[in-house]
Amino acid sequence: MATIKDVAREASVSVATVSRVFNGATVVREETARRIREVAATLRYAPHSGARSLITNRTNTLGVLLPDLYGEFFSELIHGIDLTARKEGYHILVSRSWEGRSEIEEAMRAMRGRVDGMLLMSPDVHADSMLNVPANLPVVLLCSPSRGHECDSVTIQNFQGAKEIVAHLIAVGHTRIAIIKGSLGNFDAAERLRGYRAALKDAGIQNDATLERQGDFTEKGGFTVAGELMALRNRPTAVFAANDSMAIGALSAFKQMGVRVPEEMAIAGFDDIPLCRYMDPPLSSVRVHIADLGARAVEVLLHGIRHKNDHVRRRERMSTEIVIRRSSGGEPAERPPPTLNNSMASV
Amino acid sequence: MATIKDVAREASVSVATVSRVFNGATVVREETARRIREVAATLRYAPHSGARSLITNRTNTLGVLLPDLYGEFFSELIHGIDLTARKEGYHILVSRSWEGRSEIEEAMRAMRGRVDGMLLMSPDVHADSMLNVPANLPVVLLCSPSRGHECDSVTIQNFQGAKEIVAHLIAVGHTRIAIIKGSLGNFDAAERLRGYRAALKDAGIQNDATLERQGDFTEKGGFTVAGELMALRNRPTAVFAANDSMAIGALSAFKQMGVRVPEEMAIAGFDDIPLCRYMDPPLSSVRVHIADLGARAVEVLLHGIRHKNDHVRRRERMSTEIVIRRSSGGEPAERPPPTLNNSMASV
DNA sequence: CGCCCTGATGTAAACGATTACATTTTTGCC
DNA sequence: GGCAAAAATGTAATCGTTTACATCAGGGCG
Repeated sequence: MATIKDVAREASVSVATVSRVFNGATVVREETARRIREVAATLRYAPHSGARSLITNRTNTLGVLLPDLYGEFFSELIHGIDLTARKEGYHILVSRSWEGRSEIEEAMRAMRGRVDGMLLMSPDVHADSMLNVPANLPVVLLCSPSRGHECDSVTIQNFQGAKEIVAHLIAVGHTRIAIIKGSLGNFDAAERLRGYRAALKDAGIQNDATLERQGDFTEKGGFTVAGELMALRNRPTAVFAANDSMAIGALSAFKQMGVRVPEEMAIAGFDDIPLCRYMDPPLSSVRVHIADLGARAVEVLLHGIRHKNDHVRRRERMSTEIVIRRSSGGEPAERPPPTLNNSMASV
Repeated sequence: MATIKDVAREASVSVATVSRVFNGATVVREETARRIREVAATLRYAPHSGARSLITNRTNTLGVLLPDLYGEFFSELIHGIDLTARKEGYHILVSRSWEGRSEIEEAMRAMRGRVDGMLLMSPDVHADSMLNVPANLPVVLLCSPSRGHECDSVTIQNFQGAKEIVAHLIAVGHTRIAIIKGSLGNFDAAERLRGYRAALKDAGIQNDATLERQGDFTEKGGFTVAGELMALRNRPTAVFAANDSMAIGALSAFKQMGVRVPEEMAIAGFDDIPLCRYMDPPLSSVRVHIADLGARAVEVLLHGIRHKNDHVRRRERMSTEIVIRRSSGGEPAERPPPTLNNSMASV
């Protein structure tokens, strides 16, 4: 593969001149520049980004470390991240770290020298310290518990969103409202539970521990818990699932058991994934602007990168909004619009 | 940020020894190694991957260049790619190239020196030559037209899948079958059209040009075309949409126009995205093992990387299978299973 | 004791670029 | 034409590693 030296030799100039052509190139004579460009083209030369970033100390790449890559949430998140990063001239290096702090640390070390900063999402509370990551590397935490003020972070308004949707269920007349909780140890899950409790408390409704059921953010989990709820002597009349997958699972279960939704059982979820509006009945949920979340995280990170010295720690919280559809017995709002999934453009 | 030299100095050894500890480390005395590791830990040293790959000429990273990142298809594709890459010790550098050959070339040049090979998906036929990419960089084309035998490629059996699903429509009694075509110039779209025509021909059905309608792979497009079809004097009784998004759009339109599906109009799509089984009626489609597609592409690419010299060009085609649900008037098969979306584990 | 061998460690040259600084060429002006 | 300033180009150090090769310290042995 051709290097800058090859180009220099062929064009009878020094490497410095070639380098200048491929960068600012203001001081190079037009004729020389043209000749160099021609030679570069015939040699199929492309600058070696690795070598370049070694000396410039900039990679123009952001590391993105997520707990998973699959599903609507991450799809949209990555989309938002990429859009913003690209607009600012950055590439993204995506990786997935399964469980555990050591995994994360290892992944972060592997990123050393490849990225200018990192976006890190590790929603499990116990992955709490990142002592051994290379110092001095800007990091933004996504949807993660706030660990003091070591890092910037961007999260969503879990508490507020959950509280509002539960308040809605109360407003349409329910008092026995169950919750299907998210995974144990998950930050978002804990916050949504807090929101649920706060809404009940605000309405003066007594907390009933038997209505707080452990879920795991999966559809299957929601399905199972729905069964448990129907087995209770004193059944709830509404259920709030900490995410849409579980709400969908619960809906399947209720249908299968012949429980009419929302007449006998109201349901609401969280995230407002596209599927919600296609369910029968369409699912009430809490809308999260996931792509914006990613975009905002990139912005914060870039600020950290560009102003390393005088960058004050940020802790942002993306707003949510509740979306009422038939499953909660609210007004039968929007119909599935003819256009929706506007960028599934290929295949 | 600490470098290998800092560690060497602090541990009173040479950089070579430190380097050895972080690599094979067989010939280093145990006591020395331990001391070096301690120093490295306190200094929070992590090897600079960029510098390392400059000299080793290996980055352990695969470039992934896709036309988009949003939607189920890409989500699953990236998932499959990441899974396999990671298993083999590779990271992935994801990027998105909008339209146009120059965009792609620019993106590929930017990858020079950052990746050991590239996965490239550019389903638009006209992006046909990649003359100016850095020579010698292994590339695998995904779902792209075969350009001679310059590159390895992995595609899906568009032709076969489309042919089978249309044959199914014929088998259940339809003879006037419309197609909503995919985007103009798109490789997958062209292949699916070929499959549609082949199925008709095999059944001895006369090709009717008014039943071949141009779509664009979007839900909205499907919605529009469905309206056009109903406006025909001689309406079809079934419609094959070249992807599920369009099928869903068409379904919405038919419902809105009061056309009963499948009694008055049968529908089938392509891709079998998860939404299909949730539609009312559930949508027949052609199942594509997208994650496997990504996985296989990585395998082919890694082979190309590891056996640069004696690597023969490969051209693989992932199989598809038709999935019959109610929308096509076939047997009312599977119900939405309680578990489905098994890895939407977080949020 | 001197020799060779072995195993541990050090030295220094790459890798492919950027860039401060030095040097050469061109240009403008008298 | 000659000279200074400006413009163009070259030289060489540098970024943080790896690794071939050199060196060095001991140990075994004749």
